[in-house]
Amino acid sequence: MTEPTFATLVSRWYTHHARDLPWRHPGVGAWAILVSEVMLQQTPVARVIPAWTAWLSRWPTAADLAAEPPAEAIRMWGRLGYPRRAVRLRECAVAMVERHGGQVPDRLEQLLALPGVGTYTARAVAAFAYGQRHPVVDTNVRRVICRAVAGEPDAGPATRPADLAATEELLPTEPAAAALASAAFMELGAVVCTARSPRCGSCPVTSICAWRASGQPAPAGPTRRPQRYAGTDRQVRGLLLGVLREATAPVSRHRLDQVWTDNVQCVRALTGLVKDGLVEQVDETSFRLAGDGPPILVP
DNA sequence: TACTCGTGGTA
DNA sequence: TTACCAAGAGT
Repeated sequence: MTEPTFATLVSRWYTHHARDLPWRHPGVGAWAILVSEVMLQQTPVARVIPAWTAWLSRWPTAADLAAEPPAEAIRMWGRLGYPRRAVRLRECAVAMVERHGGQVPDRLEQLLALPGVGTYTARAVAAFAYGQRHPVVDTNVRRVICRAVAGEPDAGPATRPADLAATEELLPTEPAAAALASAAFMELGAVVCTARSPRCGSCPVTSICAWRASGQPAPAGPTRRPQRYAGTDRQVRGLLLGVLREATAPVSRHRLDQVWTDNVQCVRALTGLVKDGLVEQVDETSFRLAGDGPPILVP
């Protein structure tokens, strides 16, 4: 009889302590899981839950969303942040209709080819929606593995191939068990093995944690420089989009100029929104959310 | 590789 | 109050 493995301990903990999140309920389909994964990219769980519920109520299938213009997706996105994700999610739905009959593909290669689906999201969908055995590495998993297995404080940027390989070695052989373990690793990092104040007293692997054994060393050297927001193009884009989201008719350039005093920056932000497919120019002087009305006549 | 891309809760 | 930052992706 061998000692329980790392994955076994964390999985056992997960089955008793996992949060009751709606996308984890039995019978939730691949489309709903994909939507949750995209919304959860850099957005806290608490804010995603109501948005996810409303989104799927309006668009129960990918085909439902694919039939709508980007403007509707942008409005439904609300204030989750990074609204390009809404545009990409719709593009993703369109691609699934065109390539996969409106279904979410179950092959990693096909998932990765979809707009807005990267290394993490593709593996998360393959594992959580289809029960496949893939290492699913997000920032939480990287931190958990880094600490508990390597004994390191999780400093420095992610090295995807190495993180994937290190996590893969910990996964059970059985696909269903591996998918459960992946969810468990993520949950542990989100709830217990947190970045700032880890709750080691509630951790199922505290007795075999290399990081704890070595005195929980803090990250050495300068971490990534703090992200600022005030005064950036991102803030201006947010202000511009806020106006366009509320508008029921095209908005004049003059009115958009008023959201920011620096006109150069304002124009740059607006140009960026157009380039990203969030906004379109209706005529010489007015703008609207992409597809927010009748098609624009081109002379 | 390093940088951009929103938003709002928390310490 | 200011600073940090939360299930990444794309370039």
